[in-house]
Amino acid sequence: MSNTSRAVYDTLAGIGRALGNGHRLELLERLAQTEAPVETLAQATGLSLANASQHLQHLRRAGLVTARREGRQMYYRLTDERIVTLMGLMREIAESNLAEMERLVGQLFGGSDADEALEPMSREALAQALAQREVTLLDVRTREEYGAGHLPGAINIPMDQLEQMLDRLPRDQEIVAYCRGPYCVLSHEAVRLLQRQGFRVRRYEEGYPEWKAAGLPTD
Amino acid sequence: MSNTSRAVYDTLAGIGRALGNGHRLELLERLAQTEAPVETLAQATGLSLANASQHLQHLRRAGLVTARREGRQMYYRLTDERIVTLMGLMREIAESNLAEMERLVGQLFGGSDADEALEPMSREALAQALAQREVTLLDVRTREEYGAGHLPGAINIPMDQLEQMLDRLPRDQEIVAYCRGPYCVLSHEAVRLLQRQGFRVRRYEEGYPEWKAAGLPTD
DNA sequence: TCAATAGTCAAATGTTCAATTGAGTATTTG
DNA sequence: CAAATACTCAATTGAACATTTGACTATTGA
Repeated sequence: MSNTSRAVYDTLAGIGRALGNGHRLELLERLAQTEAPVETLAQATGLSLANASQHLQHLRRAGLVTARREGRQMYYRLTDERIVTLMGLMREIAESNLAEMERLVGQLFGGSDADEALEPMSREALAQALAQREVTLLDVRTREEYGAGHLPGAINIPMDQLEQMLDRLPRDQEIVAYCRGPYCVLSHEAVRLLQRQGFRVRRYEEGYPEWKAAGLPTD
Repeated sequence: MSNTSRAVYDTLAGIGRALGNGHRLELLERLAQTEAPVETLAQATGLSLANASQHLQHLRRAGLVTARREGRQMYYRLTDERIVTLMGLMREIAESNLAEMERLVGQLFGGSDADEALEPMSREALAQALAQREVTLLDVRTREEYGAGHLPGAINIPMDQLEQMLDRLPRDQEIVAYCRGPYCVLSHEAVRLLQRQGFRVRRYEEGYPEWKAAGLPTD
């Protein structure tokens, strides 16, 4: 092994280290929705401001995010769409090879009843159903996240308002709910709520960032 | 953020940490060629036996490799083909976003002269050229690596014997050389040597593990 | 059964990392 | 220009990592 190739692996390992912390993964997932200033990110992840700032700079040194000043705020954003794909692959590998992961995901989503009965929808199936206008898409993220980009034609009803706005949803067509990504629980909650109310509803198994990273159209 | 979802991110981060060390990345790359016992891996990477063993166990805890005893040797192997894809993605992201990476890769391969003149061949282009029998494939890895799997129809001439065995290569067809992966220098050296000798020769830009991980046929 | 081989484990060392605290900086607003 | 906002930076503390060394364990072969 030459000295240079050692240096190549070390540089590459820098990316690994950046991905080697749960808080940083959360920050990346949040950034996959849309760029955001430090304070917003700190709140979203429950980190102190200084700590969030330092994690973000760690990510910046690894080349995964960039920062841009706007007034007195620093907006951070992912440098590369492929980072979403990268995290998705890590997830797939973890889910198929770590028993621990299976247990946790079960615990996160298993919560209750029949919502397992209906298979979640894959990206491909959803793309096809959308093309044929067979389903109504429901985005249960916040208004801001929706505003920054969403699947084509999706209706936005943030999860905490869903119960009050059931009249905006069709009863004669299947509804597909989605949120931030595979570990976001909002769409699970939405499905449970809507099923109780008698709607025909399923989940899209990923989320907005994965859809976008796959190169599919967004609004 | 729920407690469980925090635990999910931490578990995922375990994979990141495992990828967060240059020596471990080297071990993974070596394992992408074929399974191997600890001592072989230690030699290939220049690590002490104990140190290699500990890195391997780190990888095992992260679910990236598994071990199997055979006599007095422990054979380690990748648990999942997708790990090759994961490392490939890290590489792509690093190359497009880190100036440092560009510099190092240039230094690793730029070495000399005209070998840049000919574009390396992409996986797709190579697959097509093979299907049409337009090229002769040359595998310059060791006999063992070749024996554990290689691209369909490839001739094996380890790099250190290439100069003595030029008569086994055709002068009337383009040759495509490949080795262990994108950072392996053997195929670069092969191309340089063969070009000096008047052969028509190019590189396949990745290597055996990437070809295999992409689901393409191997021998 | 004894020696040799191939690896793992435990302890010890120096290094890097994560989080907190408090001070410092850039930008806007009154 | 002064105060407020939104960060960033430096210093500190305890935890986790990487490496070496030497002891320990499992398997084989004489």
